[in-house]
Amino acid sequence: MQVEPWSPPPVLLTVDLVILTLRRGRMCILLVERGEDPFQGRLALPGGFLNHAGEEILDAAHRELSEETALTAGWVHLEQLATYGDAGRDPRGRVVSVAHLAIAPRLPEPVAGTDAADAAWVPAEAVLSGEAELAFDHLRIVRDGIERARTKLEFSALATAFCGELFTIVELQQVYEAVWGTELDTRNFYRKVQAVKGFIVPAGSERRSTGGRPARLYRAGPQTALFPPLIRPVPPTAEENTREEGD
Amino acid sequence: MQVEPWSPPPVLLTVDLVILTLRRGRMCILLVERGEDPFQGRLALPGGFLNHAGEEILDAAHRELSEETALTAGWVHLEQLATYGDAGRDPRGRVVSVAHLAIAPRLPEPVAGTDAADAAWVPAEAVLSGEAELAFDHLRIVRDGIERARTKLEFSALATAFCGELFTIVELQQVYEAVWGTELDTRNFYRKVQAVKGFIVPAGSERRSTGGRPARLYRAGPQTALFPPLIRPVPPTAEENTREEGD
DNA sequence: ACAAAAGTGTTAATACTACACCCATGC
DNA sequence: GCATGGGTGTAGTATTAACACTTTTGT
Repeated sequence: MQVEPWSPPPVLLTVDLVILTLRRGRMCILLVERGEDPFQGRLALPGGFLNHAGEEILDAAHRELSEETALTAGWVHLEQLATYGDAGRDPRGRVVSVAHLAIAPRLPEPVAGTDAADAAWVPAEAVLSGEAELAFDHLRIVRDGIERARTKLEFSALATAFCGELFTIVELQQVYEAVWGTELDTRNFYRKVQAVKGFIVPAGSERRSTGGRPARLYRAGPQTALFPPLIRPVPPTAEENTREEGD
Repeated sequence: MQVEPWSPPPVLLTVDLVILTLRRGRMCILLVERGEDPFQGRLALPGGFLNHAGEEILDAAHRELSEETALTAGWVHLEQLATYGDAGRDPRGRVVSVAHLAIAPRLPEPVAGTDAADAAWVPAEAVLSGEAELAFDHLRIVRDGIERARTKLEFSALATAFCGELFTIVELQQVYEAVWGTELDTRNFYRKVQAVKGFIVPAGSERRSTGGRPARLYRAGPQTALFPPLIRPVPPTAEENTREEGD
């Protein structure tokens, strides 16, 4: 049927970043205010087009990450999340975005005056609840990214990416509590993480705090897969609650 | 720095498919023999370019799936896997592929004479071990796809996608055994899957086999997330074995 | 009756939760 | 000493794995 030479339709490729960090015990996400159309003035994920035809996708993600956060690469976790290419998602034409998930230890206030007109850490909760209206299909990407982070905390050592090089077990617990939005028992958490071989390794020294026994310091271990996993507690559902009464 | 109007570099977008099914108790993957350069004659994943600039990515994946398998869509699971865009992966230029994972009940022999010069079900094990040399970076995509399938079997109801509309519990178990490459205890598996509410629901009737007690038939239930999950057994490592002797 | 496949009961080991309790430091 | 936060012990409970056992069919 296709006789004359046919060439496939080209598309424009962007990378978008869901950058998560912890600030004052809450999980926050970096959003920028768009300086130009479309969606001028709206909040959006950091990101942009490939620089040149030969640029690797992962390199482009790293580039956007350092442009936005002035981050010394190496201490940041970066992985591909998913690809979003709905035909109508960008009014400029067929733009396909490869979204990435980045996790970093507490970062400085965003650097205004660079590429992004304005950048800010926004509590993840506020974004998920719809308080902030995002450009494009970025709300969906944020939802997928946060869900990915929550799940990976259960089965991988991703939580250490939220901490600096050295951290205490309680600090690690606060990561889990902030990302999951739950409270955990300090004592049980303490033993669970130590039961997973290679998750965290003692760093020898201790950290003094505002009074109280000093905490031992740890650093991330070689293990990336957690076994046994740290299962996220499920808030009891209404059905389960009514069960006991009914019987 | 960028004064004159700049336009982002366009790329070509393809979809590739990792199609898995069960044949004679083994997990197999559909591969086609490439009829043209590059990699003419090599085995590759089914896939192709977008048809036109407005075609949705998921639609393109569905189109390639039905071209290759003559599948009555609806009884097949299809999800996005990941995006592969290394600059050097395709000698024709900058080609970015959005890979998808498809799971289907036992399919008929592949239909030759259509788009693909030749298509065949190849045991997944043979591909993973490197017996078959694949074109492009398709081996990596296959590895990622199979790993995704193995993991999703633990936490989602994906296994039912390998079965027809009606199936017995033992048939479901054979899916797990084939995909994971392990053996499971029939009796414990029986109760585990029934303990997950909404995973499988009784279909009422029974199936007669070649002698022995008839098995009850089930169909896939509404639940997509499995709780509690069916954890994949880990073959004991050498370290764990030497531990007992050494101490 | 016997073989084969489906389905049930039981038990020992394991893992998890909740909480009492002890330890080390600053003030 | 005592408040504060770090770390340990333990008992009751839920899950799990292993396997003996019963049920229902075809031949």
